[in-house]
Amino acid sequence: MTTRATSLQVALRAGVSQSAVSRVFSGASASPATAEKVRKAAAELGYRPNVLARAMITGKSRIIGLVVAYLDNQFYPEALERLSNALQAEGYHVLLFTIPNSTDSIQGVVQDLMDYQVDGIIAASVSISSGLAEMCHSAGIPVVLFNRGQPDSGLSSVTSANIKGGALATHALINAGHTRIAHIAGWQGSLTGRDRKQGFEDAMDQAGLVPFAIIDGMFKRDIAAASARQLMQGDARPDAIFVGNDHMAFAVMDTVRTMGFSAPDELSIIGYDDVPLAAWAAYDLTTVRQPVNRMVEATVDTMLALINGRDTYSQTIEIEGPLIQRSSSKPPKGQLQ
Amino acid sequence: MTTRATSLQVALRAGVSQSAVSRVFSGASASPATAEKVRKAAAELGYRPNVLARAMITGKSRIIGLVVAYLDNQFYPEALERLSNALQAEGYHVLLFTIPNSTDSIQGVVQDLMDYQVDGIIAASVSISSGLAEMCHSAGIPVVLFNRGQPDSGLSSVTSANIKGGALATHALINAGHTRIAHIAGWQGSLTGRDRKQGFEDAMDQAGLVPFAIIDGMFKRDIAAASARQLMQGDARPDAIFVGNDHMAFAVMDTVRTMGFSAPDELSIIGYDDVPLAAWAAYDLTTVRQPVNRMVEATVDTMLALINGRDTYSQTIEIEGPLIQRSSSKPPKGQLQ
DNA sequence: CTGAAAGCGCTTACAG
DNA sequence: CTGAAAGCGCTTACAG
Repeated sequence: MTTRATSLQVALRAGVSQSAVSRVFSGASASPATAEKVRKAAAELGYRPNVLARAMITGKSRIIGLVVAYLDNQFYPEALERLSNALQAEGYHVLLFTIPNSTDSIQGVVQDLMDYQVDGIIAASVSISSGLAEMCHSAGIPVVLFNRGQPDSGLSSVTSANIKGGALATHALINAGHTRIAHIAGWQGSLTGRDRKQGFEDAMDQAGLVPFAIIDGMFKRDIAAASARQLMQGDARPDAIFVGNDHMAFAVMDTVRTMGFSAPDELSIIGYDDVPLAAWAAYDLTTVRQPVNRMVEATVDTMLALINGRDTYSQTIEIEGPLIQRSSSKPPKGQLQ
Repeated sequence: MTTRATSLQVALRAGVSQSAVSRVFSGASASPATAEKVRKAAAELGYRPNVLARAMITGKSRIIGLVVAYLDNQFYPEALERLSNALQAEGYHVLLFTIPNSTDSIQGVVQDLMDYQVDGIIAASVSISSGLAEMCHSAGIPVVLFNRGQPDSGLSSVTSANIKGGALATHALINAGHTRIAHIAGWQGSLTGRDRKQGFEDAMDQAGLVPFAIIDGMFKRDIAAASARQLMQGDARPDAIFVGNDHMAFAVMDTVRTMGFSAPDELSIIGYDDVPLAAWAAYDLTTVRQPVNRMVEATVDTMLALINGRDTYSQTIEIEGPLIQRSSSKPPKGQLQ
């Protein structure tokens, strides 16, 4: 077990000062001749700067804390992968924290993150208490919320245009001729869940329709399944359900099929997210696309701007996505299928 | 933006030396009186030790590098979440690296990891070249391979008992009365893929059967789908397919259903992994379970033993999992369904 | 451009 | 048990 070479060893071998070695590796000015000698010696010794030492001095760890819940929802692994790749491309690294799909426990996580001197925190579908937000703010650690806004928190956020998206899905159902439309909503404790429901209600209102039912599905499979069962078991049934995200919509489809109903003949179903699974033949789910790549880009851009002090105020970015019409819901009337 | 308090500031306020503060927070001996004064001052100042500074001195960053590919395969998000939780519970943190689903590029990742002085590396289904393995070894950084063995690499690994598992699936197909059994294999460049195929061949052999066909599905959806299409389009068709993992099996089911075949009547399908999706009604896939929780436990245990110098030699751990009989394949003959 | 020196925030022998 | 001091591996003014 050989121990890592240090800048001093490189300096000795290159016949220059330790400062010179540091300058070459930190991108400061150095003459071509010095740089050459240093690089040669470094290569021979397999030298690489100790990132931790550098971080301690500069105060920049180049680590971004990524807090994520809901990893069983296919939307997040994809987002995580893209976020991680985008950050790596910018020379940042990701310290990952997974938290039980709940609301608390984020407190300790943020403490840990701060202990590691992270340059920023990205929280995916996780709420930050105002106390924590204040803590991060006063510590100068920028926070960007991904896929979950928090009004009045002073935190930047990147989401899809959830109200519009909810309306988009609902209009599609209305245009297909449905009138008894139910909504199994996303968790009403989250703005994302509330906004999509808002879009649903607006669209129904505008069409002069009354919601068949609105149930909080909590973004959970089992609750969504139970809700679907409840909706479909009586005599008075909805003829369409807009579900707050794809993850729950799959559970709804599984449930109603098991009950003997077929989509879209007896029931149209529309989800939200357009995760890869939505396109698979087993579901072929009509859904509102969340443009993950653009959301990730916006998140990383916002984070970098915050870190580099280009933006000082918080940004609330909403990105629109299209409805993807598939076979789980009837197509708009008058349109050939 | 207030700057973090340092141990010196705490010392001043507590009326003790900076060393005393350090001792209290690093768990070294200190008198109750001193400890009390220090804790009080620290609390007032919101002091927390700078982990980076500590890491630099102790040489222990308490960071584990986690390298992962294939995040679109539902097995990995789940493993990632459990791994991350288990490591967090042990006081370690996870630096995440996602790599394009390929074989190279891992080189640079390991370099980055070493720059951050990680205490260990867990690589999930990623191959480490012998050169890299040597590098990690000589740097004293333990490596544990998750869900992918590498014979003769000197690296520890935790996998399921893939040969047995492959045989288990194949026996189930044979016992159900199938004779024209094909195998869409996992990537033959990986030991996991080869072992499962080995189990398939052994079981066929033992039953005096000849494989209908063996195709390398590369662990990829599109290749698995194309393979299934090819297998099913002629007149001579298999009556059962053992697929190298669930992720590919879903693609196979989607494909054959789209072609008009129904499982298990016209074709039995068995996968490998038992990801959550396998239990969903849309697939209800018979599969060999990989006990993720036990694999994660073994991985973390192995890693900790390596870090703490308890184990010096590499371990190759294989964990057996049961066959989970569902409706995508016919049940064993003579057994009531 | 370059070297000597101070210092980042800690841990850890070393004396007392 | 406790303080003064050295040192971890770097970066960064400061002179030259």
